[in-house]
Amino acid sequence: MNLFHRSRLRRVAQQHFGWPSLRPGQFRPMRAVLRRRDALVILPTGAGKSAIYQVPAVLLPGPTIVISPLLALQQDQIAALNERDDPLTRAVRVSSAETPNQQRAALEEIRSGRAEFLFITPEQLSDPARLAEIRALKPGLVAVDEAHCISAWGHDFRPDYLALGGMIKEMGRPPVLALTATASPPVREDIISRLGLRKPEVHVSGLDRPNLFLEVAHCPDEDYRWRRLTKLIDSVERPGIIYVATRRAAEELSGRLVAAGYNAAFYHGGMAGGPREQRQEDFASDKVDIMVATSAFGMGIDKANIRWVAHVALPDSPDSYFQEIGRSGRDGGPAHAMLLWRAEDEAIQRFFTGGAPDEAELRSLAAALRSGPMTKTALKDKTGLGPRKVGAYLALLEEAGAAVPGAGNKMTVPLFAPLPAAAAVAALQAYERQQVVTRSRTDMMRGFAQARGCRTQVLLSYFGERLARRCGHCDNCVNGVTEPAVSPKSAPFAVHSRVRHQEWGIGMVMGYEEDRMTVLFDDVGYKTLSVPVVVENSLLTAP
DNA sequence: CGGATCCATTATACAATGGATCCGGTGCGGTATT
Repeated sequence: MNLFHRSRLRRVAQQHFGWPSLRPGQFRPMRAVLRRRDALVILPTGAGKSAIYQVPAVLLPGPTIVISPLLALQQDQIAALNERDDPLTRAVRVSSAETPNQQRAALEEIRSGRAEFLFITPEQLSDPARLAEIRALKPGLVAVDEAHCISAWGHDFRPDYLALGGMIKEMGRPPVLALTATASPPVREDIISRLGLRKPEVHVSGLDRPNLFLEVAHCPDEDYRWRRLTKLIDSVERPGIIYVATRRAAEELSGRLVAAGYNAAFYHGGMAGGPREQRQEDFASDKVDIMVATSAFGMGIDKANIRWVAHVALPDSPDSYFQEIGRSGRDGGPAHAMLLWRAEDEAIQRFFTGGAPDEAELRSLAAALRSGPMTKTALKDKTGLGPRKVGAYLALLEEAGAAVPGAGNKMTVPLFAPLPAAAAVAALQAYERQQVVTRSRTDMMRGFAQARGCRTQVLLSYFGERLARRCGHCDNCVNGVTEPAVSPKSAPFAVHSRVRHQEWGIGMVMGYEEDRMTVLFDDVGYKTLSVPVVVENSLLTAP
């Protein structure tokens, strides 16, 4: 059976895509798709991730709906698919960039079998009429690309991401494949529960990137940071990316680099569409070899020869950090990830995690819901709240059991829901819980920066993966770290076992580095504990 | 939460200090205006 699937997949890869062979990490998730199982795939190298849905899609009946967050990214993927002029792999799109006529034509191509892939955003799907059109196409597969957006953006920035599960149900619930380059266990859980994946196969591969050298430098001041940065730039090949926290910092640093004679440019979300695309193109074609950017630069950068990624900032989480450094060395050649951080950098992350929601507004939204099923737009009009707030607040009320998505993309109040006042309080509590976990992820990022042991071990234990040996490709390994004080044998709890802490509740052991252990608690997020202290004081027990 | 910036203060004036204030990421889609 395995061989049968493998040879069919390989044949399609060759005949319809021109790929001579399958790459490591591709076959098993492809087989899951063929068997019509739900799956979550975490594959950091980017290269070949889209093949995982594209190849089996050719073999499955019905079109494939590809949910993808950025229009520019969709554009590139569609262009790549349509290069070969093959109706079995042809892709079309429905978005705000197409006229109504073009949108109708695209849907007609899918309906008549002249195209296989329909690219679309969650925002499009939030329109019930649009969703009904998609349902009528009888999709055979839904692929959710960059699935971490559900967790990273859904809760506030792009709330329609949170409703994807319900939308897929409305489409007739075909099998779902979620893809991303990085996701820690809480993010995985979020993706699975929000998409409503059913007994998904979870495939994680390639989290350890041996060709990526990890280095961290604590910088007491900006002068020192500048010196370390230029030293890095002068000692490694280009191109490279520098991540900063703010738009202003991107412009200033790129200006300073240009003044110092480097071929640098900046990129951020505040730029106008045209120049912004041009910048990305300049980088892709090696016209610019140092890009100073905010987090806007990244998804959709399909460039194999990036030799280094520097952070002149402290990322908000190891998830973001790993995603960003993972863009280097995709060609398998040596690459350098340099984190240049200051303690002060954490302030901006605390600001970004935002202020608490307004209790009175939550209450009025909960009350508005009680007058019958309503779309988000209707709720927005009724309460006078902005669309962003409505989305974020609804997610919290849902968490609090005071709202539930119903038919036709309308929100309703479940039976036995709390009254508005109680719902608002419960929603606030849900918000607090999320904040605690978010902050714990920033804590883990600082923990990574300050780690004295093998950095890959720290990163992998955050992701709940195990690396038995030291990695040998980080600064601490090269500078000779002390041998791990906790050998696998003397570890008090197995990795992935459940434990209980008197104050923090139930959690799961993620991993060990040196004499410390990382535990992910259900309620308070990540915590790092000293193993000797845990043992001595019996801080953790079996649940 | 911290930084950058502006303004007032001081009381020979200079240049330095301190307080107040504002600002800060990620993108879809649709609407209004050329």
